[in-house]
Amino acid sequence: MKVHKGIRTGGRSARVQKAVHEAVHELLSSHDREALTVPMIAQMSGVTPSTIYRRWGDLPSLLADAALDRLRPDDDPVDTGALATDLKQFAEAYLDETGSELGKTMLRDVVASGDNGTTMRCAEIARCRLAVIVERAQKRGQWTPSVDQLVDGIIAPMTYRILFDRQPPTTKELFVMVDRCLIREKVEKPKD
Amino acid sequence: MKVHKGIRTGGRSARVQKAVHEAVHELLSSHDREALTVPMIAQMSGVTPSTIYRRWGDLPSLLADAALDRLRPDDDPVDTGALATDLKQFAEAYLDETGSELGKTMLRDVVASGDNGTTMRCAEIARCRLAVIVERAQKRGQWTPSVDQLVDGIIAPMTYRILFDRQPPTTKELFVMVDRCLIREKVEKPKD
DNA sequence: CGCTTAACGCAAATTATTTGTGTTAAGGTC
DNA sequence: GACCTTAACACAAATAATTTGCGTTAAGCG
Repeated sequence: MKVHKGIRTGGRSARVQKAVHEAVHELLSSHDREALTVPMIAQMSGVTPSTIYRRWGDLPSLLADAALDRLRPDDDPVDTGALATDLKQFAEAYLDETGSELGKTMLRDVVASGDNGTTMRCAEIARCRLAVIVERAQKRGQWTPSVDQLVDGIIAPMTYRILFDRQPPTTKELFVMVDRCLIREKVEKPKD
Repeated sequence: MKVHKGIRTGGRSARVQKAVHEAVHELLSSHDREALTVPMIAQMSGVTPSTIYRRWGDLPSLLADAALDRLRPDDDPVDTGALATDLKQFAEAYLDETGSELGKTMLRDVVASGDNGTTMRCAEIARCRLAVIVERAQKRGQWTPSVDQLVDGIIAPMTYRILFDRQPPTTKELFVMVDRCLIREKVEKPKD
C-alpha cells in the first residue's frame, strides 16, 4: 500500500491556482501593491478567502508564488557565441525583470514570505539560466567561472542593491561586474 | 519663521520607543518570531496598539527598527594592522550577526518593511564599518578597494545566501570572498 | 510662560484571519 | 468503470488584528 503524500495537482485545485494567480496579476497591474488584500484577491478570483489562507498562508507568500510562476517559463538566455556577451545579455535581462519597481516588490515578497522553498525557487531561476550559459561556453572549450561564482559576482550584488540601496545598478555597472568575474578567473587560473 | 518638521525626539516619545524596543527584544528571546503580534508587544511595553500602528505602521517595520537599533552602537571593527585580516575579522563578525536564524529573520523584516529608509539604514551600518577599515588601510599608505567594491564582493554575496539560499556561507567561503576582493585589485592596479 | 501641535490613550468601527462543519471531486484500488 | 479515501474547497461563525475619531498630554519653540 503506497501511502505517499496524496497532494492533488489537477482538476479543481489547478483551476483555483490559475484563477488566483491571474487575479493577482490583474490587480497588480491596476492597483498599488500596498492596496492588495487577500479578501480582494479572493473576490476577483471567485474563491473564498479561507481557501487562500489555507493554501498559501498569507499575502506575501501568495504574491511571491504568483510572481515566480510568471518568471519561470521564460526561454533560455540568448546565445551570442561568447561567454562575456552571453552573461551581459542575461544580466541586463535579469535586471529588467527585478530592477523595476514591480520587480523590487516581487523580490520583497519572496523574502518576506519567509518560506525557504520560495526563496530557493527564486535563486534557482537565476542559477539555472547561468548554468545554461556556462555549459554552453564549456562546450565551446572555453574556460568559465563556476555558477556559484557568477551568482556571487553578479546576481548577489544586483539583488543587494535593489533590496537595500536607493537605486538598482546601471547597465554599465552590471557589465563591470561581469568583466570582474572573468578577469578574476584569469588570475586564479593563469594557465588558462 | 522656521517651520521645519517638528518631529519630537525627546521625553515621552523617547520613553515609548525605548519601552517598545525592549518589549520586542524580550519577547523575541522567549517567543518564536511567528508568534509575535503588535497587540502583544503593545501590552508588554505598556503602550496602546494604535500608538504602535501610527508610529511604525506594521509589525515587520517595527521589528526591523528594533533590530537595527541594536545592531548600531557596536564599536569600531578591531584593528589587526593589516587590511586583509581587518576585513576577515569584520566579515566573520557580520556573519555572526546576520547569519543566525535570528539574524536572518531580522534581515527579512528589514526587507519586508518596504521602507527605503530602513533598508538603507541597514546597508549603511555595514558600509560605515567598511569605510573605517578602508580609511585605516589608506592611512597606512596601503592600496584598497573602494567601499562599494567591498560591499559587492563581501556583504552582497553573504546577504544573498542568507536570504535566498539554504545555508549562509561558511567562514572559509567568506575568507575566499575577501581574498578575491584584494586579488582583484592587484589585477586592476598592477602598479600597486 | 504660554502657544502650537505632534504624539499619545481610549474606545468604537472596520477589516482581516482563523476555525468548525459539511460538501465536492482528485487520485488511487480492485 | 464503479468504489473508496481524503485533500481541497465553500460557507459561516468566531476571533483577532487594524484603522479611525476624538479628547488629552506634553515637547519644542518663541
